[in-house]
Amino acid sequence: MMKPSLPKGIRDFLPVEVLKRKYIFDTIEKVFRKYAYIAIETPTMENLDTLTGKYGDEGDQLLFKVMNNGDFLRKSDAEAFKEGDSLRFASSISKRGLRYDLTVPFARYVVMHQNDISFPFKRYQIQPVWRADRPQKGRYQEFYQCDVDVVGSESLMYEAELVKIYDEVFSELRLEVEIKVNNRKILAGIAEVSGLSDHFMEMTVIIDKLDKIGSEKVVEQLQGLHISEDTARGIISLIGAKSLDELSLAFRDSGVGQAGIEELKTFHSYFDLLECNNKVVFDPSLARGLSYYTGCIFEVKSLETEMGSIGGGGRYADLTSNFGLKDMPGVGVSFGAERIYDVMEELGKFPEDLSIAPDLLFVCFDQAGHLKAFQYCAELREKGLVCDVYPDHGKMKKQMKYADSIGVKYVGIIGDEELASGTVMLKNMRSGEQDAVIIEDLLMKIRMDYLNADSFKI
RNA sequence: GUGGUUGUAGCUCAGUUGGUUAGAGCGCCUGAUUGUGGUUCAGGAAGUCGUGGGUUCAAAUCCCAUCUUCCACCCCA
Repeated sequence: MMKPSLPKGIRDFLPVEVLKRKYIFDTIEKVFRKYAYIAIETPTMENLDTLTGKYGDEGDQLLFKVMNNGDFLRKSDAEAFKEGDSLRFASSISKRGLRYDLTVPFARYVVMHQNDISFPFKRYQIQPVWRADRPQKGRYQEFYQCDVDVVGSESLMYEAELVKIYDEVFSELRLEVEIKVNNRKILAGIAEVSGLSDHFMEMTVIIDKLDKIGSEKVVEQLQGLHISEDTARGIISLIGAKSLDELSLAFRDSGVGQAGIEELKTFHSYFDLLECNNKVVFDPSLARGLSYYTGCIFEVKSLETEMGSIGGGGRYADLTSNFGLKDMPGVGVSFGAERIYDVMEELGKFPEDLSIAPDLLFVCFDQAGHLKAFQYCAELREKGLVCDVYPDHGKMKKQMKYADSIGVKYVGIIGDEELASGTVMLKNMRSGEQDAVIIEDLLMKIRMDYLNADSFKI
């Protein structure tokens, strides 16, 4: 016998966990649909060349590759094998991979189906993705992403709409968050006025760590890009700006910086018309690693717990040009469902009445009772009651113990007396009380109990 | 990918400087109770000590490798 196990970083889910996860997904999906986004799905596997080169070298390392079928060794790159070049050899025996995120497959989808969809195209997608990352807190090799994007429009109306969607979902989940907003053009402006335009990516990676490693370390690392300490400190003060006005003076010689300010002002002209429950703050230090963002960027942090970001997104000017379609701007955000789950679990924010237990379980003593229970159960199911029949008659203790362990709210006992009188001995498993109820009244009796007592909430 | 950490019964964990037959609690099964669960009592089943090597008269215990867990870094949701 083999010991059962799972590959690292991936998980099973118990019924109660599935229920909680569904609660999160359903909440998110409901809001997506309300804002007129529609669902699409893309396959688990993509061609490897669709995925490679889109996430940087690090991303390529983290792609799960699927080995070719058939006599793949014959066609493999023997030279790469001899040289011990894993990456090159792998690509010679693997032409497919598991999707790494939902955005790149979406870009591929938009290009392939451009004649079948109308723009602006508002889509959402809730599906698992896979990364061969080393697992740790809030980080798994298989996890769900919940993406909403709109492609085919440059309107900053959508930025406002997406921030509102964040606010609405997290309000619904009763999580207090801070939604950070910035614009890549602000960062480009900072790079420009600091003489770092050629090291833009490196600069953003460093300043993104500001709240993690502190300003001194950031200054130190920025100087590694061959700028003076004064310039580095200048960058710190720019990304510490609290308002757009503070930046506009600094950006008087930076066209891109000014464009960033304009975009954020336009964003606000829409966004300020909306009611929001959560804090939405301008944070010039927000960078986001993904290189395809070109305009506004967003990140959501939980205010109640120490968790990394639980959502992020932004605008990209030309996501689809990789696949041969120009001038297709888009903007989108993603919800980190796994981390949201962990945060909600930690804070005890799941609703108390999420229940996986049936309303009623029939138990009985002999075959005649069992058949009657089976019949009653079918009738009650027709009327919408979630009920079940214990599969074996006989040992009452065993049946009751099962009823208790699944948390069922009522047990219906059927024995000789009940058969003779057309009743069911209805036992309330919370209170322990029981009464003989004629079968016609059973459903009503249960419904009345439900209305009168909230004792059924777990 | 780098560094650290963890693994003993279904679960949570004890297990002394290496030394008889590896323990506990919970859970599970049986009975006290042949029409009643969640309480109590009595009894019982259950472990190749992650896996593979090595050292030793002797290894859960020491050494090496490997897998896994969790954590930090890199990066990210």
